[in-house]
Amino acid sequence: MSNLKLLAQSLGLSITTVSRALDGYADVAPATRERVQAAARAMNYRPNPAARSLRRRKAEAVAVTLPTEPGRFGPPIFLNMLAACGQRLAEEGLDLMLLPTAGRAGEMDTYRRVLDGRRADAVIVVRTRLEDERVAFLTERGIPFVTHGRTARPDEHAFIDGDGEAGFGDAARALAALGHRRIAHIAAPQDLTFAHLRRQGWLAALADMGSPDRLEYTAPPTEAGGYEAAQWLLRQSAPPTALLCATDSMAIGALSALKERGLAAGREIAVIGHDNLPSAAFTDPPLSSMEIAAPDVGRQLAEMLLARLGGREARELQTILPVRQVPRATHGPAN
Amino acid sequence: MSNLKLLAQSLGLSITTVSRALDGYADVAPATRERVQAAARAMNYRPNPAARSLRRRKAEAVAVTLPTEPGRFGPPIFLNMLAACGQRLAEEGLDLMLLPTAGRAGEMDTYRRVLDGRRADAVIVVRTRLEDERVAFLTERGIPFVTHGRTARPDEHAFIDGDGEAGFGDAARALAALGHRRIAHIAAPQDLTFAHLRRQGWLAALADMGSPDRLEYTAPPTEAGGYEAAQWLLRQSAPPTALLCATDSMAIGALSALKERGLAAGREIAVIGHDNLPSAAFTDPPLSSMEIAAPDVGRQLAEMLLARLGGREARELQTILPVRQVPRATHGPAN
DNA sequence: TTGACTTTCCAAAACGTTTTGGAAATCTAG
DNA sequence: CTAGATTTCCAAAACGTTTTGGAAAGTCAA
Repeated sequence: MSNLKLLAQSLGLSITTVSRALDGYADVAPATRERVQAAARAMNYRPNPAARSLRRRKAEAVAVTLPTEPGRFGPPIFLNMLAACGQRLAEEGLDLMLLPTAGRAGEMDTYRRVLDGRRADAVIVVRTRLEDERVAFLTERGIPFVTHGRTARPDEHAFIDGDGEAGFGDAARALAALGHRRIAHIAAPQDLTFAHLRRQGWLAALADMGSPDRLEYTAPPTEAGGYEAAQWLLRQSAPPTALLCATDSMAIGALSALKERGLAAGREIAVIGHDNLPSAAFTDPPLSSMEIAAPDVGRQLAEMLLARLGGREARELQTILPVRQVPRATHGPAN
Repeated sequence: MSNLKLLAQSLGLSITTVSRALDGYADVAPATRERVQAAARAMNYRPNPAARSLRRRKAEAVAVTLPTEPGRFGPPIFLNMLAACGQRLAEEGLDLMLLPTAGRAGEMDTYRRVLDGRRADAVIVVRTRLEDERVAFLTERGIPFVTHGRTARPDEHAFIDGDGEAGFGDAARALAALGHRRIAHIAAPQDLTFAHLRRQGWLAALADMGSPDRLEYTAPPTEAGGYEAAQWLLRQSAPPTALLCATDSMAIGALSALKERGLAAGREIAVIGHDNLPSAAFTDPPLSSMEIAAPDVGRQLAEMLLARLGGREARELQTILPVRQVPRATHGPAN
């Protein structure tokens, strides 16, 4: 509604001075500054973001693309994280742009469209893959970005991630300590970094215990995927006594398969997931899980992105958060 | 990178003509238009969105605020819907801005900030309440918007909604037909329109069957809420034989409470939810639910918003989608 | 052949900021 | 009292579009 010109006129000052007063430059007298600020408040002045970003050559926005696989999207946790992140960014006057894309090809198109058109100053990469062309693209262009999850060469970019490798190692060793010898892994597709690392943790623990059979099955990270995986594993000639699942969603599917076979999770076979979904506490029996031991991953992500925008080096911005076990009733001593 | 001036120079044309050629005006010769378009493609030209929206006095963006209640956010379905919506909007060159807010007060602040600053041309309102100050604010300002869910005065604005009232009426009557007489409702907070309507549907069915006791309990729309509600209902002197739950999340919590009491869902007590979450098919027993009988609510929402931006009247843009029952194993004949 | 239309193009003025490069006015030191 | 330094302000030039209000050339009818 009101702009700098109007404000300046009503104050008998130049546009320049009003602009600089509001931006807190030193070359405007304290008295004038206060006068200007009061007037701005009174007239409910807000700088026009289009004009500002045209002149400043900045979009004042951060983009995140959502690869929208038909039917299903990530855990509710995920939206939560974005919300926390966006809230912190808003405090700095940055908007969070959601860019849904259809499939991977569409995702790169969106990147080009958004970055060629300078619609965003920085990017958040989610569902990071081991070999991620998005990371390559952004690095090449020199656009500040932070990934949620690592890549195969994590030292080259800023990221925040949970230590899924340690988490799965701990869980597998805990199962071994309870007497389990046939600990199977229900894996998510291995191009996704989180899935790869969780499997690595499981493998490391198997190696520690003298590497018995490596029972595993890879499926989509959904309840249906977990169900299918559990069915397959239980059909084997020497079925596992424990199922270490890449995600809680998969674990929930696995529980359903166990029930169908008349196996009592917790007593006859162990199940452990990851994410500690709200519903994990309400499965039957309540699902043993693990989770990132930090309350505000989204906020930390925002903080890192801001640091990156402020010129901090990517190598200084690499956070691996510890994973904490959340034991419930789906695992116990082996029979 | 490249702008109109550069393009014009390389073509030996004026900026005006290039601009008009790209926008498809009639006053540029077909031959020139093609020449311009080819050059634009070759130079990978993209109009600077800041400059464009400064001049056009439009933001070319749609905002959606996410009231982020600590800890928990809506069902995964929700992100899916936003993704589908954003995808359609992107086809029209509109960005989808996610504005997370802390609590209701913060939400109105965000509205003012975004709309005073002309950061968005239109708004999507989610988690709509019966008396919704956001709707009042937007109406007063004359900003185009579509709500996801109705308000108490739905004829005054554009909305898209499922017919939860019919869905819950149908479900309750189906339960009655199976011999159930004590059909309880696990309600979500009644200021949320969807919760109110679902309860109304249940009430109407009760009235049809001669209105026996009205057993109900209101709780937050989470697993924990459903758990708490089921516990309370089962403690009553004449406990229900069926639980009609406002959401699947609540139903999952309720299932957990039943299990704890040794009640077999489906055989000894019926449970029905709403949303048909991916995990609903994998509870034990698989959860009877219902869902909106349309594949692409998000896309339809986008379409309505576009129509509204195109000048269509709000009263012509009011969609109520049918709700389809998804019977599974948590309900059956009353004993 | 001429006047009126059409077609095709363009110069210049916005849009609302930020920033550059001074210019007055005031102060300070000698 | 004066030269220089400091403080406080401002005019004007960007930023990259869109749009207005023609102008020049070409076409058509009489």
